[in-house]
Amino acid sequence: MIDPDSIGTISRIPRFSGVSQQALTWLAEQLSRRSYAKGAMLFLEGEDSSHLWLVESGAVKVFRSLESGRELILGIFRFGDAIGEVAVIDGTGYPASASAHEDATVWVMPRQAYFTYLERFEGTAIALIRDLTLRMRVMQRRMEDLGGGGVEYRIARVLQALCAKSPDQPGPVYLPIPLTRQDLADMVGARIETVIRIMSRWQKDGLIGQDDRGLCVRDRRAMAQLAGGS
Amino acid sequence: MIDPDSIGTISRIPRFSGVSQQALTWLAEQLSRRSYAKGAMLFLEGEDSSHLWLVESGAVKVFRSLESGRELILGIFRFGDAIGEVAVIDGTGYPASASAHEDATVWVMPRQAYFTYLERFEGTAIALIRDLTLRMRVMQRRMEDLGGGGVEYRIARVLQALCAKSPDQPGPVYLPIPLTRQDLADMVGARIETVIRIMSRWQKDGLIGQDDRGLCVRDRRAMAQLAGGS
DNA sequence: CGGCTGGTTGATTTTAGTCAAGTGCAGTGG
DNA sequence: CCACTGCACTTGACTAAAATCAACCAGCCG
Repeated sequence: MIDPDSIGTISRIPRFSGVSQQALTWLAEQLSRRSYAKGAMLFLEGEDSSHLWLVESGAVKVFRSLESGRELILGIFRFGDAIGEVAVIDGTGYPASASAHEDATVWVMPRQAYFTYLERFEGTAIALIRDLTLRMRVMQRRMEDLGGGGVEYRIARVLQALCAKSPDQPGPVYLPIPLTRQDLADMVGARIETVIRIMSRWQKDGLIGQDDRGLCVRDRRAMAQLAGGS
Repeated sequence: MIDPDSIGTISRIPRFSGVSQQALTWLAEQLSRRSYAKGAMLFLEGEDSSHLWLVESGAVKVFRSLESGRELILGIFRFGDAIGEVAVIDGTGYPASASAHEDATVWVMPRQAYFTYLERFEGTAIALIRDLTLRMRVMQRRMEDLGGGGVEYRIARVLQALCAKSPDQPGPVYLPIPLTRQDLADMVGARIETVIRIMSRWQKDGLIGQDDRGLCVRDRRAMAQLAGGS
């Protein structure tokens, strides 16, 4: 039943990096691994929040279909990120849907096992609180982006945020996630044509670039300018 | 030093309603009460997050001045709401500023006392987790509002949310908080003139009304229509 | 009486959405 | 191999929405 390598893999998930060997062994029995092909749904909004999801590889998109007809991407999650935590904790259904943005493998943890985990092992509740507060900061930032100004400003902020993890190196910074124009549009609450027009201009001006390695920001200073002072 | 009535007042704050008499007594020693006149600042973004704030009466506006020049209201908090929790927990400075939206009295709790409180008394960490998840849901909703569509849709959503607590009664529903047009504009990320034009039209169409008791929604069905299906 | 705040209106410009058409490419099945 | 499909991307013309700029009004308060 238990993949003999499970413990090793699980211990590499940041969320569980600090826990005891005993907790890891217990976790390995509770978690199961699943793989999803690009585009496959992990869960739908409103569905009963039966599981906590932890991304091991690939990328998972969490989004919400709005009454206005649009789709708003709430976040794209990668290695180590937890999904569905809020829903699992408060027991109401998932507040959004999730699908595999690229081929992805995830660990799933049943709701009850998660509660047991929080109760039984020391320090896990604190880790959860820290994680939640961190995510609230991220959400606040995104609220600011969405409410902040024009579409140009909002796209610049998103690209800025995606590049933020990379060290301040010279040369182009490639985005860690493949994003289509439609994805960007869904992230900033705009139409695809608007996004294309803005990005075409940026490309012409040498601000960004695109090749087989993906999308990149060529002029971080100018991008920061757009995201900051307009 | 301790207001003899403190314990009684504190026990009425929902956040502390379930705690033991012992914890209440301890809290009464840690908390101090402050009053702020309308417009006065409680704290500034970036300031060291030294205290947790609990609103007892009045209203406190939490907002952020964006690089784009706008001011985005992140929330307006009333009786029982906690402010600054995220900042206190993760120890980085306040991520936003707060001022008294109306004359307000608040309880302040030093950072260290808050940690002691979480450690010493049973169940408080769980209560915190529940509160955080609840607030993440609220934030997600606001993100959807901001990214969702036009200004009309966004204003409708805000009014809708403010009326949501009131029971589904016939007749006008007055907003629980006095809001100027500018406040609304800062909540939805729009200009004051745009807000005025939309609301003037609504007023003409009998959707909303305004009198000495404040702003009210007269036709909740139509408002829900705007917030839902456009 | 000023000065201040909040609300309001109109004219104009800018921005973004909408509609329609079309390109380039990768994969698929005949 | 080639037609065919689907997908991401692109462009142009046009319309609608919102921002901007500039006044102006009413009430309130010292």
